[in-house]
Amino acid sequence: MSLKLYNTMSRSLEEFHPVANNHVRMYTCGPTVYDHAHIGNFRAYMFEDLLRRYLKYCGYEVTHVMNLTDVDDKTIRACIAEDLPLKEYTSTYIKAFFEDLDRLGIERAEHYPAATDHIPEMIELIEKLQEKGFAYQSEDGSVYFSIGKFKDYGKLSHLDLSGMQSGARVAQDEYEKDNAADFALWKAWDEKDGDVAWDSPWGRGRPGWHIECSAMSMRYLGETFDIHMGGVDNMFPHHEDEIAQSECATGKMFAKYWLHCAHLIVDGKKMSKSLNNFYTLRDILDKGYSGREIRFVLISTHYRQPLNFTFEVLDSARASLARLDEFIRRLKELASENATPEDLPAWARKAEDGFKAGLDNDLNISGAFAAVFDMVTAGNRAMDSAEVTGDSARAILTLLHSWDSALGILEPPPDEADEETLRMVEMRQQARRNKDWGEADRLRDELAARGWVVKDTPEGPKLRRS
RNA sequence: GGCGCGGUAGCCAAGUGGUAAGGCAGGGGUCUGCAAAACCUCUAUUCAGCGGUUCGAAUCCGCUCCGCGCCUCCA
Repeated sequence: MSLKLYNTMSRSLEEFHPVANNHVRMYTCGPTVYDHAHIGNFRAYMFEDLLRRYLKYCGYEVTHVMNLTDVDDKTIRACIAEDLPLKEYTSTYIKAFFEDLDRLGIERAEHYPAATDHIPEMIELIEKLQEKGFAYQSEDGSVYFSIGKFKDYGKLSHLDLSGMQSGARVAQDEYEKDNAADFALWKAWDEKDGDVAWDSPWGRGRPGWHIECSAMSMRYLGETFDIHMGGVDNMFPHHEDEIAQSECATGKMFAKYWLHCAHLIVDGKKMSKSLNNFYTLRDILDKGYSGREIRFVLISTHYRQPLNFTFEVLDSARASLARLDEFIRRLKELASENATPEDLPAWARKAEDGFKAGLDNDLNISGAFAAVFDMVTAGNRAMDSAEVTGDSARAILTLLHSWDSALGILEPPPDEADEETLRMVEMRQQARRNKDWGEADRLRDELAARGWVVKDTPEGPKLRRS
């Protein structure tokens, strides 16, 4: 069994083999830090996190780079409107971005390079392209990449560019380009840029959008790396342009595998502020859902399928997680200190195979979750008939823990009760011993109002967060 | 117009030629003082529609309908 991934470049499923033996280098396009990221953005980061975690689960060493786009039209416009220096303006949203990642249990990448910290690398790369004749400077000082010089242009997105004309969507100030599809490597300063500008061989200005990813991926991952990811919308022109710049500059293949995730939609429609269905992570947390519940929803649809986000689905995620939590708590109450993999019951071994087979198949998360839930059912059944030993329970918990290194979702939240709550449980037990069912039920309702469910079991009452 | 993705039970979602995984919700039952949890059981003769290929199709082909995306800086 080995990992297969769908490579956008070949439009087919390919066996995954890193360029260097056991070391995977991956680059993912990160946020433009002009505002809070929305849940659609996090769908992409979540899929990247799943792959990152699964690669580690499979035993690979991973070096992951995610860029922070902290200079572009939007960040400049916003910082001028707020009358703040660019860095100061974007730092607020960079901080918020990392807080959001933490809430969702998204692992940190090894590097988060910001574009504005790598201007020299970008200038160097542009100079190289100019020396090799792939770039030209227009009269206003901007530098463009000439796509006509790169015969492979379009190989990723498979777009036929012959029909692409300078049209309504092409800004007026871009009339200086040789070809409508040529894109900016360096943008000459414009008064709309305020004081956001850097010196360069072509005069004051700022980098184009695409060049940062080429320059920074080369800086941290080398000229050729393994996996490049992003949302489908990045395929063209962004990734196509990265390929053009990078491969023309180095003469080498830029990235071996290209993975793109489909969009998230809300209630079957594209998320948009005008439809009032636009959500940041914070919006949903404010409605009382946990990061873990949101993670479950974002992770549980295969990344190449559009994900339809609804609150109904969030509620069902909550219920699914409760089932998992109950199973794990049951095992914990039973488990011994130590166990070996030999202690795994046959049904758990079967689940282990199903889990791996699912994720090996282009991160088929549904298959992996089916294995998880099949094991929950088999395990509950076995525990009901007292067929699970302490060692088996420990071995299953160890297995779940290793799965969770890939899923980031299985560990239940702690539910330590305060003294007052415990005192009420004891009072209720006393009432039950006296067969005072009215008082017992009253106390149960009171506990429920405080967010606790009491379960009467043969081993005594147990408390669960509701 | 070009390119691409998708339409599977009330909701979500696997399955890409061999006779419909899994989760949630719902009905019935076991257990329980009653519950909760758990377990058992039921819930798509059918996979948007219509044709075709095949011994056999949700899966392949064609057409139609519907949703979503990209086609110059939006994950």
